[in-house]
Formats: sequence, structure tokens, C-alpha cells
Amino acid sequence: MTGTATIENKVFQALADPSRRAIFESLTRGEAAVKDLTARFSISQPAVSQHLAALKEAGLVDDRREGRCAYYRVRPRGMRPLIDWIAHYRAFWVEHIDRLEQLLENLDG
Amino acid sequence: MTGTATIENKVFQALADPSRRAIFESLTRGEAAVKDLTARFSISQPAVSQHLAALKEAGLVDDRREGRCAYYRVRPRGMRPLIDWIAHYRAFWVEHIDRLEQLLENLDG
DNA sequence: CAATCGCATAAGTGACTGCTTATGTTTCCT
DNA sequence: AGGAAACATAAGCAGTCACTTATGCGATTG
Repeated sequence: MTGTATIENKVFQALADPSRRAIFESLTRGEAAVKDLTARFSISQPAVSQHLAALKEAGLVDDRREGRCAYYRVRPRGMRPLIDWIAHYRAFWVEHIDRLEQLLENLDG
Repeated sequence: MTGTATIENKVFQALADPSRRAIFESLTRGEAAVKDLTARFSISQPAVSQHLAALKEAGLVDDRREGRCAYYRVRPRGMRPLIDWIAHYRAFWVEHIDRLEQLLENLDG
């Protein structure tokens, strides 16, 4: 029951690792090259690349090649599966679901 | 960099497993005993108990003993670390952060 | 009291994960 | 062209994870 590969599952699985969340958080402060991220964290460059690959496959991140540098940036739409999952359990915050839905409607960008 | 045991980390890690999310989703439809959950899913009773223990340690679930039955229910406040984490990256939805914060304020229950 | 039920914990196992050190490829610099 | 820089991929390894079966304990039933 563990091998399901939905996009939702990939998002949750990608964000489950603290290093990956730290990298993602770092990217929210602006686009960055792999080299920069490698310098910020105390893990090897291949480890960073692997984390970025996982984030990308989850749709949370996009990359852009420029010369010999690979720049990664957050992909806001990639958060939708996570937010949709939260919003799905409206039974627990029904009074506020209208505001939440407005938020979700305008989140695309 | 993997051993951090923050509550945020536990929440993400707890929700990373599809079986655990399925159990959690099942609990959103109402309180249930371990026996009921074991009947709904095709995994053993110990597996269900272990998943519930993980959800409980993450604060996502509460339990209640009544006789020889253990009833589990969703703990809405447990979602806060997840929602707070999302809200933390306001740079990507700054225009709507006010509504989001109102939502978070009233979420406790 | 004896047997069963409901649940948690223990112990073991196969699969997966996150990390490392190579290694290869493309791009830039001199 | 030669060498270094930036990145991705490969291969290997230790730790973790989710699951199983086995067992123990308290509560219920007969």
C-alpha cells in the first residue's frame, strides 16, 4: 500500500525530509544555483542535486539552465496539492471554508 | 541533518505515508475504534496501531479508552504546524495573507 | 474461572532513503 | 586546446520504515 505515485503523494514525500524543506525554504528567498545551495548547507553537491530532483518531480520547483549553472526556483502552483488536501477536510473548519476557498482560487501564479 | 524531531517535522513525516493519510482521512468522517479501521483497510491490526501511534505523536490524532476499545479522533489543532509552515512563505501570496491569517486565528477548536 | 476480544508492544525482515565518493558531461576561462 | 567549474548520474552503504507474526495485558462474556 506504499508504492502509490500520485502527485499528492510525491509532494508529501518531498516535504517530509527536513533537508528538502530547508532547501525549498531557501529557494523562497529567491532563485538560486546549485552551487549556492551547496554552499549554504553542509551536505555534498550531489545530495543537493538529488533533493532538487525530488522537489522538481513533485512539481514544487522549476529549473533553468544558463551556461554551466542550473538555477532553481519555487513553483507556487506546486503547493496546490498540499493545500487542496488540507481544504478537503472542510468538516473541521466549515465556518471558514469560504475564505479558504477564495485563497485557493487566487493562489495560481 | 535528518534527526531533528520538531513537531513540524513529525507532522510532515506522519503525513508522508499514504496509509497514514488514508487512516487520517477516515477519521475525519468520525471517531473510530482500532477495530473499525483495521476492518476498513487491508493491513494488520498492529500496523494500524503503529500508524495511529505516529499520528498521535505528531499531534494529529487523539485517543480515548473505553472498556477494551480505543477510539481515535482527529485533532484539528494538530494541523496548525502544517498550515503555519505554508503560511510562512507569504512572499508568494502576500495579497491574500490577511485572509489566511484570519483563517488561522479561528482555526483552533 | 476460562475463553475471547481489543489493543499495544516486541522482534524480525525486506524495501526504501539519504548520504557519500566516484565519474561523466557540458560550459567557461586563459 | 587544456584545465577548472558546475552540475547530474552511478554505485554503494548505513540507517530508517512499514509491514508482518508472535506475545502480553486489561476488559468482556459465557
